[in-house]
Amino acid sequence: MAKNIVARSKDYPQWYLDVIKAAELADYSPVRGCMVIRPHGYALWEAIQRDLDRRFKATGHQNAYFPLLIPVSFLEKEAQHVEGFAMECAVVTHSSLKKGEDGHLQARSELPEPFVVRPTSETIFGHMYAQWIQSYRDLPLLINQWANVMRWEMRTRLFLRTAEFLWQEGHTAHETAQEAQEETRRMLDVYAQFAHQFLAMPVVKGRKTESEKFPGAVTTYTIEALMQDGKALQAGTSHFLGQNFSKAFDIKYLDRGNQLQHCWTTSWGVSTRLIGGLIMTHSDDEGLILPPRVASTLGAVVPIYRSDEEKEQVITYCKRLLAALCGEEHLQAALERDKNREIISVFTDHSATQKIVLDLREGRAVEKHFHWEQRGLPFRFEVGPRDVANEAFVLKTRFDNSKEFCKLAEVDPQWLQKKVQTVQEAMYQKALQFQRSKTVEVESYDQLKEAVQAGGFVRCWFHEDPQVEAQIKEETKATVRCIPLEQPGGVGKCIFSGRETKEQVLFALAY
RNA sequence: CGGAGCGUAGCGCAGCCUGGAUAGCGCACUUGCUUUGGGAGCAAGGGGUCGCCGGUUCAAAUCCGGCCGCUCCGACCA
Repeated sequence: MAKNIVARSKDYPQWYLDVIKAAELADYSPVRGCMVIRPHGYALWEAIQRDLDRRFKATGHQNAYFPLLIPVSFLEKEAQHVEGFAMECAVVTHSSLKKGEDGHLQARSELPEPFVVRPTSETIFGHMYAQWIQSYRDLPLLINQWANVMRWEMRTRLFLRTAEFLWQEGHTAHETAQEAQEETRRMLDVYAQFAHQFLAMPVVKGRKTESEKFPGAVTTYTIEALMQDGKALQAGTSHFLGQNFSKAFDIKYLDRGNQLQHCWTTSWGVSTRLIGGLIMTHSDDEGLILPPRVASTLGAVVPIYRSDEEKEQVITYCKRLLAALCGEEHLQAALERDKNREIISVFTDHSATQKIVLDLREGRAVEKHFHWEQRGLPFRFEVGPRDVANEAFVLKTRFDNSKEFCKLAEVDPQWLQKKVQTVQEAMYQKALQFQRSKTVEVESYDQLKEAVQAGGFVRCWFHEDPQVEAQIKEETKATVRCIPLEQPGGVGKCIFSGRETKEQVLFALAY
């Protein structure tokens, strides 16, 4: 049992915070609601960026960067949008500082028009798109930006809800509604595949109800994940914005028939919240567990020895193991670069995205085991005198705590990649099985109430109605997470109104 | 913003009610020795304007007033 991490069964929210702290992913900052993402946590974001960015490029998007500050007047232009975000905007009203009579610095000159710190960038993208788009030849315009945004939340939780967070936001403009809708669905698929293949996180693709959709959107699609405590997490959204923003910002083009038309636009995003989802999907009472594709540090080699003589033999052997895993070239580069360090980082590839560390710190091997375990490294290579004698080592796999006795002779980079692939897939299957086991179907409101309290996704026939949703939320705290894209077909009776409906929805308690 | 609680070393806490000596304990950290295949032991050491401002008093971590901050529960939310 980890002594610095409370058990999930005892206090799940505290467990979540303990895992983050033990793994050194993030820390509270002196600024209300804002976190510091520490190197080991930021490495997760970098990995997410790397993989997603590749997928965005592969689907024809380009990156750009827009300003952090947005004129307040921009927000006013789309009625629903301003209503949705007004309460959580941070506002910049002054420039420059002066020393006040009390000796403290204070704001000096008031701005002619205040700015908001972007809560999202539809408005400023809209403003620029109106200038860039003249003709159907300029379409589609497919731009993404990696940025920070700020939403002045009442209550915050590390990664899941912070006042400032990192995300990407794609903003696209199209000739036709159909093209824009296809784009919206395409990016939803990109997110779902990314969650599956990279984060090993199963998600349900679906559409948001009217009351849950993005302010200003015609349709909002979502990927919903299920956390170990049975609560749902919205892990990514993709919005079909119709012509709402193109009309608000005058994004017009001349079509092929020389007629002036408003564009059809989309936006889509995922945030550092994914890291929270990653933690709550895979980790256990011993701490963080990372899927191998996400882990910047794939594994740690921990030498075990008693005497100085053993130490020298074991460490020499560890280096042979590292050469086999990562290649002699990478080992030599690491030994040279880190020669004055206690931890040697050997990259497994030329782009230096993943590494295996050799832990040469003084101290007991068992403490090193816990150290790397809590940080979620997928693999640990234990090498002691017995292993040196046998030309072998012990491979510990983090996610299932399995122990395998391996021979040095069988190890090469392909062997490692195969381990990565196997574990990655096994972690997805485990999470998928969990999600399925926690998804139930109910046929009455009473059953819904009971099922929702037990945790998990609750599937049922439902006739969409904002008032009913509000009442159910009031009575059960559960919300419609989504109307899944996969439907059984046919019709059923709404569990609340008894009306005939074609749609099933997923209810759940949510983060 | 409503309800509750808490601010004492990096973290977790005791001390406060009933004012008084050098402010204490555990973890963590530093050094040395012994240990080392699942959270070791001994020894020495470093680290505090007791959240801030004011008041009462010979004397305040302790009593009184005000302010600030944080956490939890609600409303809001990627």
